[in-house]
Amino acid sequence: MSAVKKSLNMRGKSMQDALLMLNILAHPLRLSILCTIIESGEITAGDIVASEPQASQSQISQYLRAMRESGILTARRDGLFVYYSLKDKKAAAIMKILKDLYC
Amino acid sequence: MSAVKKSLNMRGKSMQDALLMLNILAHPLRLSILCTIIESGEITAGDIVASEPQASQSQISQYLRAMRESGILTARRDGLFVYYSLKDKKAAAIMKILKDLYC
DNA sequence: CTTTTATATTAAGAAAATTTAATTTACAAA
DNA sequence: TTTGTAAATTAAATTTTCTTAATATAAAAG
Repeated sequence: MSAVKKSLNMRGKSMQDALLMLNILAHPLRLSILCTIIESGEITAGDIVASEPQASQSQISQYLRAMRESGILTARRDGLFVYYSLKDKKAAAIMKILKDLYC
Repeated sequence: MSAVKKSLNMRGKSMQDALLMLNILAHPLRLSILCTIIESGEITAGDIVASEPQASQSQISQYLRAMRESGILTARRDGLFVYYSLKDKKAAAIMKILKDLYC
């Protein structure tokens, strides 16, 4: 047994990782974009924009980048189009439990 | 079958409920307070303050109130002390999966 | 009634996130 | 090489959230 308490809590680096994820999910547009991507499997940026009539192309592009840079999404370009899909399985797991709890 | 598409997604009121929860969890102090309360079962406001050396009493009290008003926590007073505990089982379920995923 | 301890409230300033508008880059086709 | 479409970038304005400091309330004890 080490001198450091081995607790089952969320402090330290693991908490920071969880917070990063929570902060991304905790926004209506980002959460909705994630729903759309999960439902589609893979979808172009333009189709995401089309699915969010109230949001601007700029805002969506900014959030797609943020989610890509944080490792939640991946993107591949095919000609003019950029296809987004989910990369982080932890995001999928959290989205699933949110659906189970709230839907 | 109604004309409205019956989808398995997160839109509408259910999404708003989930967002309310996510917004509360998405802050290091609030998340840490919730961890402490879950670990303790029931704990006084003062002991929560003592467990957060970097946070002020005022800030903790404000967040306790916000979490109580949003239905996540309950509180009971016994003399000078106010005991907090978890009320919303959805919060517990989300905290559990966060621990499973990130710890 | 005064003091002490625990907790809550309020308001203002500081910091961070969100939103919007304008512009730019990337690629393909004519 | 110009044009059109898709997507990304930048910067400023706006809004929201967080933090701090000061004060107030609630309850018990002396």
